[in-house]
Amino acid sequence: MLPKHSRYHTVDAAHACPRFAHYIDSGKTLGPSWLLKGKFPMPVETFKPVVTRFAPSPTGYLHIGGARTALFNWLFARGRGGKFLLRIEDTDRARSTPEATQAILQGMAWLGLDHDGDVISQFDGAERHAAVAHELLAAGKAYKCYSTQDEIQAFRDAAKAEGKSTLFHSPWRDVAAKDQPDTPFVIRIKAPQDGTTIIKDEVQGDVTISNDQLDDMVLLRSDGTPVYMLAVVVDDHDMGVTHVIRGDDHLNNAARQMTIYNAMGWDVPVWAHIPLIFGGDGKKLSKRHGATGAEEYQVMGYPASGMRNYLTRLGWSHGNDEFFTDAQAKEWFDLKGIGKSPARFDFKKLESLCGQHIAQTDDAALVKEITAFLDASGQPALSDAQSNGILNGMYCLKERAKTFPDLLEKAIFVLSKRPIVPNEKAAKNLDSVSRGILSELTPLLSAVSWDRDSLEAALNAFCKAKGTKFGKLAGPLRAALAGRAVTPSVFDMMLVLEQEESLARLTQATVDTAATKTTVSRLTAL
RNA sequence: GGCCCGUUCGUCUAUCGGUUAGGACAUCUGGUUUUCAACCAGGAAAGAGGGGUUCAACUCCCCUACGGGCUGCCA
Repeated sequence: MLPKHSRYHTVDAAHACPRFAHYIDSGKTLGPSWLLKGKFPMPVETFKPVVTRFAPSPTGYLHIGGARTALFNWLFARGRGGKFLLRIEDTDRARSTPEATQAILQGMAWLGLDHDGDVISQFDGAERHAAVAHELLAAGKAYKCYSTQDEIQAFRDAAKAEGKSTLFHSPWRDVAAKDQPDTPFVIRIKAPQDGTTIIKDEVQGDVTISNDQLDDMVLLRSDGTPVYMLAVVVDDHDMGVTHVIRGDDHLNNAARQMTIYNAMGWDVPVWAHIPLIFGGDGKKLSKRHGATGAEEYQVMGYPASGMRNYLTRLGWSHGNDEFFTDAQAKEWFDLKGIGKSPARFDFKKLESLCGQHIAQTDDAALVKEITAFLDASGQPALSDAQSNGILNGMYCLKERAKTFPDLLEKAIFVLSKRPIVPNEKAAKNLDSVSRGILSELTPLLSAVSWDRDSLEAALNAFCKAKGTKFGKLAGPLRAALAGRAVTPSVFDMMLVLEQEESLARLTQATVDTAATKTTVSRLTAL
């Protein structure tokens, strides 16, 4: 039995448009790693590199669903030594904007989805697309249709009224050239009228469409411009795309597109139509579910690695593996593991995964990511001192944060300078009794050797002498050191802050009446 | 209307005819603890409904319900 990868068709340089020539690999053969290890007695030469693409239309930001589609294509290509191409489907001139293209590029850059070669503008290929339409026309596989849009609309209305199929059947399909009028026309393909078309889909299985469901779709508009359905096929072919991984809203379109592939005698790519992402209520993900744009997640401070992990796992599985690295994702990702039903977006799980990724990311890399996050979300940058401080304290910060804002909140103790102004909750821990206790503790700490064991010993001894539990002391210490009630461990804070700064903060908390005054006034106001 | 696709715990999913239907997130309980978190232990929680096929069905087939998609000179 042959592994199914043997179906990967070859990149035919002869058919390729010059504009994509640089994509064509010169006979270099690659295969999945398991294959190269000789698990199967197949000659490696029969395998050609995988080529995938992401083809968004630039009509808005990068939708999170689109980002996942891009991710799947990226993972599939990268895991197999293949290429991942990016093509902007901008044939709809009215709706396409350069800003949207920028937003898409930016989103992909954030997610780390690097593509091979230049960004292709589909519109730039209009001449080539039109040439294919005329080739089909010359070959008698397409025809000029002179029906006006009004006529077509009337046809559809009538069909609908009779409860019949609204598929338009042009009266011009078989009209001889001499009988054709001198009026505007579109070029339509001659779709097969009987039999069936089978879409061999790696996700959906074999989907059989009766050919009488296929209409003679328009290839070239009356103004001579190509239509999307033609442009995708020509571009995918010219770019040597071997695997088309896209949303399942295109599943039916695949049958239509196959008529073009067949008419041109081109190899049909491997199809993989993936289910769309839904919101928590099971409806199509939209604005009312919260963020739908990739960059919104960046601004909210989710790490890209966690985002990739979550999006990969959403609708795809590899046994019971939930948390994985990029390297593992590339190695494990396959089309067979993609589910057939739409998945709902779950922020809780996203956060959980992001927390795990933050925890296992290298400290210095995290500081870089945080810097980028601050920039992307329009917040002031970290000073050198802050950046160093956060790096020093990272070991006790990254274990407990799910997002960057979360981490930054926990890092307040190291980001702030004296005087430490406690927030409301922390202020409650700095009443006069607590300040009295702190003022007794501070001199003791100035004599202690500044390491974890000595600190723990000193504080425990102090509590014992005072007859209180450590818990009672922790609140005031947090308030004094960080001005917060929620912080990392007090020992970690003291170690990161070092002795001098720690003692200064404790001293300030015991003597600073300004802070106390605001506290008192707040409390009495309640 | 026609055609196509989907339906396992609240959510993401495992299962590829024989399992006490497993894991993760969330949730609940207990433990530990220095608050939150983290961590440990445990609990509750699922095959849309109905027919078949089979010794045996979550798994294969059909019907229904519900959800989604396509049906453009949009992509």
